[in-house]
Amino acid sequence: MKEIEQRLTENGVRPTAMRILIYKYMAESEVAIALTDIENAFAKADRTTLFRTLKTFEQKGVVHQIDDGTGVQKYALCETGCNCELEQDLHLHFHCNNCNETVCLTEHKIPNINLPEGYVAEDANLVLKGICEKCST
Amino acid sequence: MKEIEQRLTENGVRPTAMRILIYKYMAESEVAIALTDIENAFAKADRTTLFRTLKTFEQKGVVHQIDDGTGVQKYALCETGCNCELEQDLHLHFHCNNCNETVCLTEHKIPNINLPEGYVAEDANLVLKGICEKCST
DNA sequence: AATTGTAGTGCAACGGAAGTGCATTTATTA
DNA sequence: TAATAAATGCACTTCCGTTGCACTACAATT
Repeated sequence: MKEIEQRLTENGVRPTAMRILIYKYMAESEVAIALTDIENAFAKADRTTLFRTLKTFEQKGVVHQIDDGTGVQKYALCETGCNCELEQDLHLHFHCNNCNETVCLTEHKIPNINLPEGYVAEDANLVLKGICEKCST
Repeated sequence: MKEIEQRLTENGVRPTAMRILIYKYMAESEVAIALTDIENAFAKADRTTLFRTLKTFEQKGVVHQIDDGTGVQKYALCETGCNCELEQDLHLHFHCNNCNETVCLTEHKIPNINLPEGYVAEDANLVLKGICEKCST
């Protein structure tokens, strides 16, 4: 619990009760989390608070946003020391067409692409879709 | 004009006036098109018609859908003979953070990724974001 | 040519998700 | 303790995708 507080403080996020709970919830989950998920998990809290908490987390580098193609924004905790902005830290994500869950494959970085003349890449998003480990066995 | 009719018929899409117009519109555009774009271009037509036209096109392999991370679904014509379902035909897309346009880089296929044990990939989506050719010069 | 059926189109309305403005509460610090 | 800033909650908006139902145009069949 103390570690969470510390982690948040380190990143310039004031560790309020709500934020600690949300962080904890995300830490315990192995998959990417949508706002709706948090909403369901914390029925008492207001959606706006949760929404803004996620935005704050994202801005401060506590979580990174994931666009898995479902049209719903999802989030996952950043690894300690990760620098999501930097290209070399861009890992890929796997979305399961069966259970509809999305996971980070932090070991797998996005390979370098040779772009045509004139194009400058700043960011990249790679999502593989298929059947995940849990569903394929 | 006749070519468009033929192309549609080949793909099992009845070439109605509306559909031909939409196809033509997309053929003349160099960038991926959102429903809203078509809506603006054909103010007289109903959104539903345009929506369903795109869905039909997609289903019949006339266009492919692009998720460029803006949260808006976009579409682009398939190349003749392309098989969007097949993995080897998956090209990547480039989204310009400046002009907000998205283009197909059909020459650039998505590289193969070695997934961890248990994961089976069926599909992939790779979007590079940055500054496009037009905006960088 | 008239009839029947199917595919396409238009209108209206719904629903999910992201986002904003403002009032209120809680925490910080002077 | 007063003054200030940050966090939370409520209400409401907007955008986009989507669906149900009625109507129309087209094609096939008798």
